[in-house]
Amino acid sequence: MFQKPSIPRGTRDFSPTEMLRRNYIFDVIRRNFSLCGYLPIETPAMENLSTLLGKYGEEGDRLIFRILNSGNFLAGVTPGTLSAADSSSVSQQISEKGLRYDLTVPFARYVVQHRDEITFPFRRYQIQPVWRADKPQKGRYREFFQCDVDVIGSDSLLNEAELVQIIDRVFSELNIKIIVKINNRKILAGIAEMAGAGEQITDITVAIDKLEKIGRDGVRQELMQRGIASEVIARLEPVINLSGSSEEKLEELKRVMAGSEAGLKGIEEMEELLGYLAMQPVKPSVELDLSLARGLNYYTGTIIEVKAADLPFGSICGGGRYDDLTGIFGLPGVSGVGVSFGADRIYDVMLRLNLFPEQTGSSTEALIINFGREELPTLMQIADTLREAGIAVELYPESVKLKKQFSYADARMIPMVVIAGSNEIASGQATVKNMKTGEQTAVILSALPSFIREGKLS
RNA sequence: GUGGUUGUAGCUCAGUUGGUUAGAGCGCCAGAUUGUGGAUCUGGAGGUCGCCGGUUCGAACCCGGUCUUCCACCCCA
Repeated sequence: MFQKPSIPRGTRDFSPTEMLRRNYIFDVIRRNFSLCGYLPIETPAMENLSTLLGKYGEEGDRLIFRILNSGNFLAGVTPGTLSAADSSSVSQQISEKGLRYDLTVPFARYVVQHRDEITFPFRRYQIQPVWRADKPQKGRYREFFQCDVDVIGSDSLLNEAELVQIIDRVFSELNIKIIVKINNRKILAGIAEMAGAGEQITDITVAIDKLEKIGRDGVRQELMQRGIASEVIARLEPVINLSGSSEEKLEELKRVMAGSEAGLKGIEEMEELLGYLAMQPVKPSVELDLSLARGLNYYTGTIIEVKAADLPFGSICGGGRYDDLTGIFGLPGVSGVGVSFGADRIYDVMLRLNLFPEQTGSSTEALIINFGREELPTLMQIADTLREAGIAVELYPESVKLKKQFSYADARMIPMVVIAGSNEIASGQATVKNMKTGEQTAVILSALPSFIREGKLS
């Protein structure tokens, strides 16, 4: 007896139907990326821990999968730490590699390492899996794909505007209604500064990021728990709770933040970005949301988050500007901005909303019935001709009874069946059956490719 | 990482206070129909009751552990 095989928690197999649908998502995303001139790269699944650690905050470090050193990984462990059961020191000594946690940090590493080959501003996209040792839930996996687009080496806010445009195009092509929220870390810094707690910006942003989820009172409690003085909270609240259009919020903010250099800079950037967005022929609707903070602590300017309008599902796309991510790897002064599409969540949203086009269920366009040895040369000839014409066909591999071959076509959702037995072959024809309508037509062999192609369209 | 939750046929789920051979629907296979799928009818196959251990004369059912699912916190795509 074998034990039933299984896969690690939070990982998944993708079967053909799922893959065809996933590829449909990837194709839309990839096409829109390259439409704006972004170039593809890939980086290794594993990175040195020195590259990964310290970039995502304390929580992020905990969620990085670590890879045990090869060979006798205990050889270098000092006996003291082992007997003290000090897991953090031991792990430093037995593991020096980890699975990548996102695509942005490996990209920054890549840019630094390849700076000689790169022409700036560098626009790249990257579609690869990432791994997080999180506890899985619905829409939250331990292995999932991110689709990143970034521009590095350009301060222009035109890049932000273009990314919003890409977001808009991708999701409208996928038929997902979205809410795009933007904010700016400099504005958040300004708010913290004006409230008299510039040092505690991280605690403040993490707390106000939860506004939508836990409400005003919840945020107040969260701030107190994080040790923010009550007079600071009192000054924060009116700002966080600003309402009205993005423009109105910005006007109000200007007044409040007259004394904060960072804050004013943030407002200026936001106004510039909104101005660019208004210039776009197709105007994406974005909303300035002062409660949007985002956890990753390398963001320094614009931050963007996208949610599905029809489903509460967490964010399906997010990103922002990072002014000095490459600085950590020894290349300071290079600013970048990018967003990441969460393919797996997009898939889940589309599945729930029933948004996948029907044809993503199958890829074969025609099945050729196998009649046996006599007819085989002709059937193989037909298959070859159709494939030359760019039509995806299968020749059933065994000459079993027709019922079985037709059921196969039915189960596989193959739209056309080519029937060429001795009768048809004798007259230089084949019978083509449309599986949807049940209609059968006799077609001269030479006309077969065009007939099937037309049938595909109808 | 903390707390909770779920697990019975390929799928969706029944399963009485622990009591003999664990059921249904759908799907699958075969036949009715030896050149025709989706409808109908007939028959059939398919289950270590997630896994390991314990309690018991006896466990799908009770207890412990473990894995998995989902939920909340945390965080995030």
